[in-house]
Amino acid sequence: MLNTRQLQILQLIIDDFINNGMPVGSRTISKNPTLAISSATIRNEMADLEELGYIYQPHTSAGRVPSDLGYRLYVDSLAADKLLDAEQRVLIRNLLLSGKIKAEEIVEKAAHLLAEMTGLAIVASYPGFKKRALSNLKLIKISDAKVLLILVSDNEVVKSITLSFSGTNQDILDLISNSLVRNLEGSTIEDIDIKKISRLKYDLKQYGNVIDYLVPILRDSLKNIEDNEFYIDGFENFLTVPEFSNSEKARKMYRLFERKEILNELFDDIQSEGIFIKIGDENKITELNECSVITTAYRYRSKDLGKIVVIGPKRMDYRGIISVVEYTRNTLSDIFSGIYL
Amino acid sequence: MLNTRQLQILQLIIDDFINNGMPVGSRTISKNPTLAISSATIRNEMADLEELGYIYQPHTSAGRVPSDLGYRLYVDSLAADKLLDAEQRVLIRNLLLSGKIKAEEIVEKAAHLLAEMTGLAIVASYPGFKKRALSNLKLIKISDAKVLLILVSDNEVVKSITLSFSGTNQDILDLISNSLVRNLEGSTIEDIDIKKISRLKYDLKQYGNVIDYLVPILRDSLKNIEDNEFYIDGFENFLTVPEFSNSEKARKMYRLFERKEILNELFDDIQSEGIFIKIGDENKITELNECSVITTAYRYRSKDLGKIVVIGPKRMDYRGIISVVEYTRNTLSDIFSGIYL
DNA sequence: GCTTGGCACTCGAACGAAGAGAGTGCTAAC
DNA sequence: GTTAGCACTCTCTTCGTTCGAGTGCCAAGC
Repeated sequence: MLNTRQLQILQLIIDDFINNGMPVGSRTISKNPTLAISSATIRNEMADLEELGYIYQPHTSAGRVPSDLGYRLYVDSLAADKLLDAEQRVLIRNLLLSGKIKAEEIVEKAAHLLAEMTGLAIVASYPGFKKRALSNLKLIKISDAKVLLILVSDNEVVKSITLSFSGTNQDILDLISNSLVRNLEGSTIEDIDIKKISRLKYDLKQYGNVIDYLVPILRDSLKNIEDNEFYIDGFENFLTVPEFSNSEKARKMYRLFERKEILNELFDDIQSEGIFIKIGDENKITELNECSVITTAYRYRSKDLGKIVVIGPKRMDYRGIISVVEYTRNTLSDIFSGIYL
Repeated sequence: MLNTRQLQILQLIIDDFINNGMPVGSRTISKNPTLAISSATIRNEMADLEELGYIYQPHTSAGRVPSDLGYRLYVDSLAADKLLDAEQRVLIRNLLLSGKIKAEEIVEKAAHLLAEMTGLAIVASYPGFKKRALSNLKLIKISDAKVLLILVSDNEVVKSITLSFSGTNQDILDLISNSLVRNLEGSTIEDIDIKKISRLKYDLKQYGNVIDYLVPILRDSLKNIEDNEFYIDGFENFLTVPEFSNSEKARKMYRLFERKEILNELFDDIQSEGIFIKIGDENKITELNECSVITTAYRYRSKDLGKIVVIGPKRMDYRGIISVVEYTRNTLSDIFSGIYL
C-alpha cells in the first residue's frame, strides 16, 4: 500500500513525534541524511500520507502528527523486536529474584519495576486463587483469641485469614489441620462445602466440642475469601506526560482505574500468549481512546496465571516498552513455574 | 494577646479561606451577622492582625490569607473537638472490621479509608515485626520445591517467607516446626541465631540430613526479613487541591514520599499518644513547608504499634480531619488490642 | 474614642490587538 | 519527479488597556 519512501517518512515522523511530542514539519524530516530529498517533496508525500489517514495536522499551519492508523502501521512494522540489552535483563531478573517472597509480592514488585522502567502506568492481576484446587492448609495459633488459617492452592498461591477462635492449642490445631487437608485436598477453594468440613467430627471425635465451635467459623471465612484482584502502580507517571499533565485529565485516568468493572472489562479482553497493543480508538473503553494499552499474561507452567496491562499515552516508546514488558513477563513466568527455584 | 473580636475575625477569615481558598476581603467578613460591624472596622482589625503576624496579603490589593501562625492559633483554639457523627463512626468501624484479615491489610484498609474520607494523602507504618519476640512458627509445604515459613510475633503480626526446599513432607515439617517453636519462642526475631536453630539436630536426630540442608536456608531467610515499612495512599488527592494542581508540584510531593529517608525522618519525629499537627514551616522537612502534617500512633494494648501520617495543604478542614483521624486511630488500636475479637 | 462612609489608589486577571514564527499548499521551473 | 519560491494560515507570545476587588486613610458621626 505504501511505497518504501512513504513508509520511511512515516516512521521518521512517528519517531520524531515520540521523542519530541510536537507536530513534525517537512523541514525536520528533509534534514534526515538517509533521505536526501527536499522539504517540498516531503510536503507532497505528507499530503499523500494524510490523505491515506496515517497522519494529520492539528491545525492548518502545523506539522504532522501520527493518527491511530499511523501508530498501528508503525507498531506492526516493528517486527525486528529489539532485544533488551544484557544489563537491563540482569537488572530485571535480579530484582525479581531478590528475596523469595509471596506470589502477590512478586507481582507487585514486577509491576513496580515496569512502572519505573517504562515510565507508564501498570495494572496487574494477581494469580487466581478461588477457582484453584486446595493443596495444603494449616491452622496456626496467633494469640489466645486468634488463629491464622493458611491456604495453599495448587498453583502455589498462599492466602491467610485470621479467625477469632480461642480455647485451643497448637497441637490440636495441627490435628485439625491434618484432618482438613485430607478431606479438602483437591477441592476447588470457592466450592469447599460444609459437608466436607464436617467430616472433621468423625476424624477427631475426642475434640467434638472444639470442632463444633470451629466449623461455622471456617465455613464463613472460606466464603469470604476474595481474590485481591488488581495491583496498580505508576499512575503518577501520568503527571509527567505533557498530554496528561493537565491534572484534571491525570485524575480522570486515576479514577478510571479505581472502577473495578472497568478493570474487569479491560482484563477480560486480554488474549493469552504474546503481547498485544491497542492504540487509541482501538480500545473498547472510550476513556482510553487517548491512550495505548499494552497487555500480556504471565504463566504458571503452561497456564495463564495473571495479566499485566501497561497504560500510557499513544505517544510512547513502543519498541523499548515492548521489550521490557516481554522480558519481565517471561521472567515472571519462569519464577512462577519454578525455573529459578 | 488577641481580644475576643480579633480572635473571632481571625477564625472567620480562616474558616472562609479553608472553604473557598481565596484571600478573604473585609466586606466578606463584615457580612457575618454575629459580628455586625462595617468593613472599614474589619479593615482596621485586619491591619492589626497582619501586624501581629496572623494573616498576610498575597499582594497589596488582595484580601487576607492566614499565616502559619494564624493557622496555629486557629488549630489550638479548636479545643472543642468535634465528635464524629454516629453515621461516620459506624461506617469506619464496619469497614475496618469487615473480614478478619492480616495486620498489614487492616492498616492498608484504614489508610485507604482515611485517604477517602479526608481527601488527603496518607502514609502509615505497619506494625513492627523484626524487633518483636517470636511467638509461633510453622513450615508449610507448598509444592515439591517450595516450603512456606510462617512467623508470628508476640504483637500478633504474621509474616510469611517462601523457601526453596525439597525432599520432605508435611509430617516432617510439622515435627521441625514444633521443635523450632520450642527452641526459638520468645527470641527477638531479628536476633534469632544459628545456635538456637541448630538445636534442631539434637531434637530430631532421625532427620539429620534434612535438617542439615534446612538450617542454612532458614538462617538466610530470617536474616533477609524486612519490615515492610510504609504504606502510602491518596496521593492522587493532591491533584484536586488547587494549591498543588500544578502537576509539577503534585509530582514533587509524590517523589518526596518515595524517599525512605524522608519517611523515616518524618516518622521518627512522631510522639506517642494524641494527635499532633505541624503547620507549614513548623515541619522540619523543608519540602513540606507548604503542607500541614497530622500524625498519630495506633497501639497494641499500651504500646505503640505503628503510626499514621496525614499530609495535605495547609488549607484543610482541620476540625473534621482531626476527628476522623482520631476515631480511625482509636478503632485501629481497639482492633489490634483484640477489643473487637 | 471607636466606628463608619467615602474616596483615591493598587494590583492582578481578563481581554484584545499586533507581531513573530513555524509550517503549509501551490505554482512554475528544472 | 523534484525543488525553490512565495503567499497564506494559524498559533503563540507580548504588550497595553480595562475592569474590579480590595485596600488604606481621612474626616465625619455616634
